[in-house]
Amino acid sequence: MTDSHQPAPPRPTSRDVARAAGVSQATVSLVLGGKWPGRVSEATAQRVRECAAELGYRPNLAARSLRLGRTRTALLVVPALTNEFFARVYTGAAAVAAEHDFGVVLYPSPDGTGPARDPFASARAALDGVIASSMASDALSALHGAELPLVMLDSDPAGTDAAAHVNLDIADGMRQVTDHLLGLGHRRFVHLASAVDTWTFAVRAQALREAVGAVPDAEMRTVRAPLNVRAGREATEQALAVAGERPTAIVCDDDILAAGACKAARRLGLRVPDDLSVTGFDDLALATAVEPELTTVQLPAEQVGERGMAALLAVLEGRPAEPGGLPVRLVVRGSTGPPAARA
Amino acid sequence: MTDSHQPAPPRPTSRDVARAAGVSQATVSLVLGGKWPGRVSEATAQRVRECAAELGYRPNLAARSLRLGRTRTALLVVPALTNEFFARVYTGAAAVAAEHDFGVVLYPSPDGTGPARDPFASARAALDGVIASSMASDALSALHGAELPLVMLDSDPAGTDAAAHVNLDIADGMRQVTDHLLGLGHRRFVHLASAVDTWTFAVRAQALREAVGAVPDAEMRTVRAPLNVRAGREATEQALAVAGERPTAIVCDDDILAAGACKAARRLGLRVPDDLSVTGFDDLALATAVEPELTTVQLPAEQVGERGMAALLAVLEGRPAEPGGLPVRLVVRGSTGPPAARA
DNA sequence: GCCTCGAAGTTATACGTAAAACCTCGGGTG
DNA sequence: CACCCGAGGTTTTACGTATAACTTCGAGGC
Repeated sequence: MTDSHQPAPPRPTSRDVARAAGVSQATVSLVLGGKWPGRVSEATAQRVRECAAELGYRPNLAARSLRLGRTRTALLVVPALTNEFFARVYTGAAAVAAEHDFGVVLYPSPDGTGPARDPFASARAALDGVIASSMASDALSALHGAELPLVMLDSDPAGTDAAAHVNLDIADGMRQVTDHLLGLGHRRFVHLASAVDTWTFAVRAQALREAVGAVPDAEMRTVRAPLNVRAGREATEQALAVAGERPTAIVCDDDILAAGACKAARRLGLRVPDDLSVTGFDDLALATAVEPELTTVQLPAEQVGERGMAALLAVLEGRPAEPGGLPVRLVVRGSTGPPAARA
Repeated sequence: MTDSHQPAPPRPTSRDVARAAGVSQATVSLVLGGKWPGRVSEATAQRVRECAAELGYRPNLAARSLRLGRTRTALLVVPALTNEFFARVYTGAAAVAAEHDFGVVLYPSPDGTGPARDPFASARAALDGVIASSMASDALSALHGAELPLVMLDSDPAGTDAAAHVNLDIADGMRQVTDHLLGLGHRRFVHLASAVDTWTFAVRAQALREAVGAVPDAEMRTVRAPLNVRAGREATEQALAVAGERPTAIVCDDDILAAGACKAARRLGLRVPDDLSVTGFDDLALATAVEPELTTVQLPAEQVGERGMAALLAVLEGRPAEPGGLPVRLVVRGSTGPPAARA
């Protein structure tokens, strides 16, 4: 409450700049717009730029949007920002957006919290395009009908009618995991899969099935769990309680599930990796926080966001989006090792 | 590439609604604005509302902002979204904002990544207010000079000239931790502190110092580390390598550091909590992913965002912001226990 | 010497909304 | 009867920008 209400020095407009430079408002707009190099003499342009800088002129975005009908704003639809992967996707997208004077506004689809508001009720009018994760399926239905350019992240390229797709080489990642474990000598696997049924997890499952199926004496069981530590632990405890030869490796759809699997192992008196190897997926911060550290697949999350935003910009300008999947990389750490000698 | 460029059915404007309802554009604005209850007959208002709904009319936000000079958009300045705490703060802020038809745009201050762009270069013109974490100190300097209402999160109430403050009862949390450990019988402590020097960490240090200082035979050493697992581990290894009686408890400024401390203990052959008790702060997802699970202080992160946004809305409307700190709660888990019997 | 032409501007307009200021008309009032 | 008044609108304007359409002027061509 120092001097709460100054007369509030009104932000300078292009007209103020024009007055200061002794030209018309249109000239200011021409100069600062940077187009039509031949329309204004370099001397005048220089003067206008100086005055603009001196006054601290910033174009009014609302007016610009109104005039142009475009807002230079994209919507990023993700399941939840508390998921580190999507926080990183946002970071990447925002970085590329900033380079092109674009803004990114988020719609984390409500996971129970908050009222079931239409995310586009207010936003739809102010967006140039949408980047959406396939994992935010509930929000995707709301997208239907919006006539906006759409870039899909990690979704079935054949499934949706998006203007562009940005995908990770998930299948390759899962193959790397399998090769690693098979190379170590593992033959009896459990696939600890995500309970949610999106493309990215379907790809994991299929790649794993194929890789294991190609080895004659290898076998695999699948259990499903929601994406949290406790569920991963409980599912693993169940899986290990099944009669028959104990599996020697658990392949998890996600680091969070892997952390749960490790906890289950410890509870059952099994050592990781001596008695049980565990692999994760994503390489979250979690992966190096637990003991032992997780062997996992590193995903270039920021790049997903960057490519997504770049693709949207391309679509908006009528250019083709850069094709091709993003490479992923197996990181071998302490949670995997050769299986114990057969009992 | 199905039918990429339809004539793009132009979004209906208030004038379209007016035409459909047989009234003037001004009437539509009056009705939909909801003010001046006496200016339009209920019958007419009803008709206008019906036509608007039928046409799917959404006011053009750019035009509204231009007219009103306000954008109904707030900037949230946080260090990094990949920090779960701030992701949750955002979630809370966005939820409250949505209830009031406000938007939240993020400025995660650059931690090395991305160009050193002025975050307000484009945004400043389009913001009604700012909510800033004290941990985003680099971005705060950029705020200086912006004549915007400012709400500070977890910052020294006396230090900044913000319009409102939203603070957690950090000191109380640290006292709960100390009481817990002292009650278990611990007397020799290490404070594993954050290397960054912000208010929230200063409060932790002081509360801890006071609580330990009040017990005659208690002693404490302090070591500092950046907020990541490896640094926490290394700092702990160093602290435990010091000659003299080994400390029996490590109080960490953050769960991430606590995870590092646990790893250090394991490397040195110490069991947690038998040989060494470890406490965290924040109650991140991490806390229940590691083994043993961390005794830590649960912070209502979403509420920080909610209160922050509510405070900003209050300031914008000239109302006083709700005062008072947000309570925090000690959660006792497996990483703390009584110290081993004296050797 | 007249016409054209390009360079370097200017003037004018539209974007969609909110709201101030203005109309219109029927009924009560002095 | 002249007057005002309020209910229920309408007309008009301003917000700040981008750009289409127009002006002006000196140089050059024939």
